[in-house]
Amino acid sequence: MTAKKERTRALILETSYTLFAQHGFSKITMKDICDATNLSRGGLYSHFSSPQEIFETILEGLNQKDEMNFYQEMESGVAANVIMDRALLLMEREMASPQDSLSLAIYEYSGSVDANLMCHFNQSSEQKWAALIRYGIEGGEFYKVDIEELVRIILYSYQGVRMWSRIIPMTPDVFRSITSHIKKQLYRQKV
Amino acid sequence: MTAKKERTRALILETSYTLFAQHGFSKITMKDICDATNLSRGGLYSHFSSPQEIFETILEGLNQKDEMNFYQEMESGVAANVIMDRALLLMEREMASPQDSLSLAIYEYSGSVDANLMCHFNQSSEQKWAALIRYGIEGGEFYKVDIEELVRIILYSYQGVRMWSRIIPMTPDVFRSITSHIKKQLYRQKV
DNA sequence: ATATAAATAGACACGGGTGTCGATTTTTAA
DNA sequence: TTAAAAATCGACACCCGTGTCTATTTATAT
Repeated sequence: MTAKKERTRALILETSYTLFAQHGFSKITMKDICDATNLSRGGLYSHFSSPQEIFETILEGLNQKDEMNFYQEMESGVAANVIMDRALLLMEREMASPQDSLSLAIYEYSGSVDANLMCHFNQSSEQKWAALIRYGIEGGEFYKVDIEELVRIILYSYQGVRMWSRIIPMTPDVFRSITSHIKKQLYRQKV
Repeated sequence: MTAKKERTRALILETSYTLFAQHGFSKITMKDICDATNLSRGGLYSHFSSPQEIFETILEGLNQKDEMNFYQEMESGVAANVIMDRALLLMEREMASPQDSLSLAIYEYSGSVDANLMCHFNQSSEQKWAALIRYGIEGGEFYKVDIEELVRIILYSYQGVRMWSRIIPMTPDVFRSITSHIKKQLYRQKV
C-alpha cells in the first residue's frame, strides 16, 4: 500500500527469488527468508504467510513480463534467422547458469502447483516459438519442418540440459550441439 | 549380515524408492520411512542414519543394473532399427509415468549429490546410445548423422519432457512427436 | 509538530522430526 | 532346547521452524 510496504515487498520477492533459484523450493523456510531479508517474523508475515505464497507471487510476476518478445521483432520485419540466433543464444546463456533459474524450484513445487498456471506458461511459450518458425518458413528462410514437432524438440531438449547441467558439470559444447542441431533443421543456408 | 537384516534392508530400499519417486527427495523424512515400512525408529536407524544415505544407496543400486542393454542385442546381430524402436518405446513408457521415476528426487538432490556418480551414469548412457547409432550407420540402416549431437537430442529432450509431464498433463502425442523426430533423423526408409 | 495509522520487532507456545539408548523380542547356533 | 547375539521397539530429550500476538518503532497526513 504505502511506499515503504511496497519496497519491503519487492525486497522479499527479489531475495526469495535468489533463494529459490539456488536451493529449490522445499528447503526454503520462512526463517530463511527472514534471515536473508533481515526482517523479523512479524515483518515478513505481515506481507506473506508462507513460502508457497511468495513463490506463487514470483511465478505470476514472471508470467507477466516476457523477456523474449518475438512478436515485436517479427512485426518489425527482422529476419527470422536473426531472431532465432538471438533466441537460441539466450537459451544457451540460461543453461550455462542454471542456478539463476527457477526450474528446480518449479519442478519441486510441481506437487502442489497450480497446473493451470504452468499450462498457460508452457502453451504461450510453445506458441511463441511456433510463430517464429512459421514466420521463417513463410519468409522462405526456413525449411518446411513439422513446426509442432520441432518446437517440442527445442523446448524440451534445452529443458533437459538445463536440468542436468545443475547436477553435473557441462561444457558449453553440449549447449552448442543442441543449438547446432536446431539450426541444421531450419536454416536453408549453411551456418 | 544375517538373513533377516538383509530382508529388512531390501524392504527399506524398495519402500523408500516409491516414496522418493512419488514425493521427491526433500520432503521425505526418516519418520515417513518408518511409517511406510512399519519399522520403529530404532529398527530403521540400525540400517541407515538419514534419508540421504538411503537415497545414495538406491542410486548406487540403479547404477549397477542396466535395464536397456543394447550391447547384447547388437552382438546378436539384431537390426539397428528394431533395437532403436524398442528403446524409444521404453522411453515413451517411462515418460508416461514420471511418478515412477527418481528424476524429480535426483534433481532435488542435485545440491548435495555426488557429481561423480551422476557423471558416470550420464556418460555410460550417452555411450550406449552412441554405440547403437554407430551400429546403425555402419550397417547402412541409418543416415550418417552427427552421433554425439543426436545422442544429446535424444537424451535431453526425453529428459525435458519427463520433467514437464510431472508438472502439467501431457498427451501421448507429445512423446510421439519426439520419437518421430528422432526416427526421421535416422531411418533411411520411411516409418 | 503531532496525532493517527501503518509497519516491524521479538517473545511465546506449539508441533513435528531427530538421534539416542536401554528394554524387549527375534534369530542364530551349539 | 537354550544361551548368546542380533535386530527391533518405543520413549525421551532435543532442536528447529511455525504462526500469533503485543509492544514498539516508523511513516503519513493534517
